[in-house]
Amino acid sequence: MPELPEVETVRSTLAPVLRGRTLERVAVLDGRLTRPEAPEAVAAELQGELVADVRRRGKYLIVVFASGRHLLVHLRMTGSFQHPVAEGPDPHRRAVVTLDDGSDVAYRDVRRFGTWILLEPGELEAYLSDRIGGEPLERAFTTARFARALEGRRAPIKGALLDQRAVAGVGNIYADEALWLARIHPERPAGELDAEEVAALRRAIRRVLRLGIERQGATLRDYRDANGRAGAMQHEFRVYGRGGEPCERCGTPIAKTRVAGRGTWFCPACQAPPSGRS
DNA sequence: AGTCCGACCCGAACGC
DNA sequence: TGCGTTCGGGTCGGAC
Repeated sequence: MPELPEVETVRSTLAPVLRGRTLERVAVLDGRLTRPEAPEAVAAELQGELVADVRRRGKYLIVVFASGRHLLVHLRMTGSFQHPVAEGPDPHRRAVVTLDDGSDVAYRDVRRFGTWILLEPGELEAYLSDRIGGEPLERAFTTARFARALEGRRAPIKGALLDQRAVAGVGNIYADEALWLARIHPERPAGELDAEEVAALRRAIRRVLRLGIERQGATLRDYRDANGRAGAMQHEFRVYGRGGEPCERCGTPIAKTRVAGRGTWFCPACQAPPSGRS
């Protein structure tokens, strides 16, 4: 499931392929990808664009064109890029881009949740700031800023992490890992964390995301970088998917529950539950 | 305004 | 073996 480290790994493998190249031909094979825009219309607009850079904000990939336009790609659950393109038919191929060096880049997405949105010059900042909060690995993501984003919120801290407003790029897996590292129970009301806990959570988020990037992301099933390589972060999970196994800190079996509608793993001993509850 | 929940998809895992 | 059912995951939009 691409979260920040996976998207960053895709970015770092896709950027050298695209940077400085012109999109000679674009075929969008799935109408859902560009909804509500017509796939042929977006494909036609992309043709001829020169790629200046490939960036990332939260879980969004941003193809920056020299024209000032941006192609915003969200991989959602199963989106991926492929370069070089695998031989043979692929029922999950949703778009193919031919570059001016003659090579093709394919976009595939089994579950078809992913989206491509073409933004005109000047539209990017507003689009992103309406949807996502601070970039957790940047200096500007301070404890004070994080605390302000959580202030007054009664939703469980895990839910606050999953909605991208407080901090961008954390999904189900890294949320569980960060909360375990910070010793915070996933159901604690977000606004009730004290300053020390917010600081610990910020550090934990940054630590698990950095490790995820170092390991080139986590491959549970589908995830691959743009060159087709799997990540290794799945070997570093302390709680995610490990129900019943002993906690590495205290030996208590890892518990599984459901928080904010998502499967949630935590240590019931070293992540203390909200006060007044058992 | 904040929070919750269903919709969007489809392959895998499971139950019978 | 084969069928049907359930699950999961990020984000959006509508309901509360």
